[in-house]
Amino acid sequence: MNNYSPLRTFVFMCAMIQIVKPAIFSFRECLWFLDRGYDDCLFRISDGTVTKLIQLGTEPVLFRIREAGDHLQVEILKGKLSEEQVPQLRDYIIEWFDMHQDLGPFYTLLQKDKMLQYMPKDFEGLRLISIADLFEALCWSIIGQQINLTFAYKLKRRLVEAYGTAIEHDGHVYHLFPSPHILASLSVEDLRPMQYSQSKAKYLIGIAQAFASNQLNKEMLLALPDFHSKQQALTAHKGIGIWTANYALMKTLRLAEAIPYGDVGLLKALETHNIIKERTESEKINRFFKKYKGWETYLVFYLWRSLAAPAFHKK
DNA sequence: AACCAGGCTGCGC
DNA sequence: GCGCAGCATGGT
Repeated sequence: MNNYSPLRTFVFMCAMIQIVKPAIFSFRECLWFLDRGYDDCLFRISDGTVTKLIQLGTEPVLFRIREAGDHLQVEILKGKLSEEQVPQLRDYIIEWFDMHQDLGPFYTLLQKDKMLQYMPKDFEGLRLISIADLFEALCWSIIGQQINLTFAYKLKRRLVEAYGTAIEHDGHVYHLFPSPHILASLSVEDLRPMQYSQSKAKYLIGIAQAFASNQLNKEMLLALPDFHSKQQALTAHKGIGIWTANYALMKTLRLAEAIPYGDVGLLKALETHNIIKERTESEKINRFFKKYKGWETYLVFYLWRSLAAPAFHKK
C-alpha cells in the first residue's frame, strides 16, 4: 500500500476528527442560536457541546463536537466510520456551521449601517446554521408555515419520534429525521392525531412522495443553472410557496438571494430596527436588501438572531 | 379571549 | 399578474 498514512490511521482508530476554526467564527454563538429556547429534537446541546445522529452509510453515527483551542474536536460516540466516511463527516460539520465563508465583507457592510452596526460585535462569529438535507429542510419549513415556532417544534418532534430512527446513548435518545420513503407511505389520517392540519399533512406526504420517487432531490436542484429555476423546481410542488422554497434554498444550498419574503420574523426585525414602519413596504425592503448583495440571507439570519429573547443576549 | 404565528391555495378580477 | 378570503390549530 503506497498510500498508507500513519496519521490517518491514527485518526481513524481514535475516532477523533479535528477541524480548524476559520477566522470570525464562534462555536459558542452558533450553539447559542441552536439552543435559543426552543426544543429541537434533532440534536442535543450540553456543556458547550452539541451531539447529533447522522447517517453516512448504512449505520447511523452519533457524534459530539466540542471546542478545543483553535479547532473543533469531533468525537464518535456510537457507530463506526469507514475511512471514506471520516472526510464526509468533516465536510458535513463544515457545512452545518458554514465554516467556509469569510464573514469579513459582511461585517464591513453591517458597520456602515447605523441600525445594524452593533451586530458584528454582539453576534460575532455567528454562522448561518444550515440544514444539509433538502427533504428535512422542506418538511421543516412546511411544518413551520403560519404557526408559532414553539408549536412547530412540537409538531416536528412528534413526527420524528414516531417515524425517525432512534438510538439511545448515555440515557438520551437521538433521532434521525424520517426518510422520504417512510413519510411517503403515510396517509393524512396518520398525522392528524399529531395536530397536523389537513393541508399540512397532505403537503408533507406529497413532498415525501416526490423525493421517494426521485422527482426531486438536492443534486437535481444543484444542477439547475440559476436561482429562478431552482426556486421554480420547488414551488412546482403543492405546499411550497416562495417563502418555503427560499427558506430551503437558504438553509440547504445557502444561497444569498433566497430571501424568505413575507417572513413574519424578518418583518418584525425590520420594524424593530426602524428599517420599515409598515409590513407592506416591499419596495423599501427591496432597497434595503440591495445594499447587502451577496449577503442577503446572512442578514436575514442575523435579523432572526436579533429577535431572540433579551435574556439570552450575551453581554 | 382576542389576536397572532418563521404561509399556501384557489378564486375573482 | 394581483389582491384577498379562507384555512387550521396551538400560544400568549
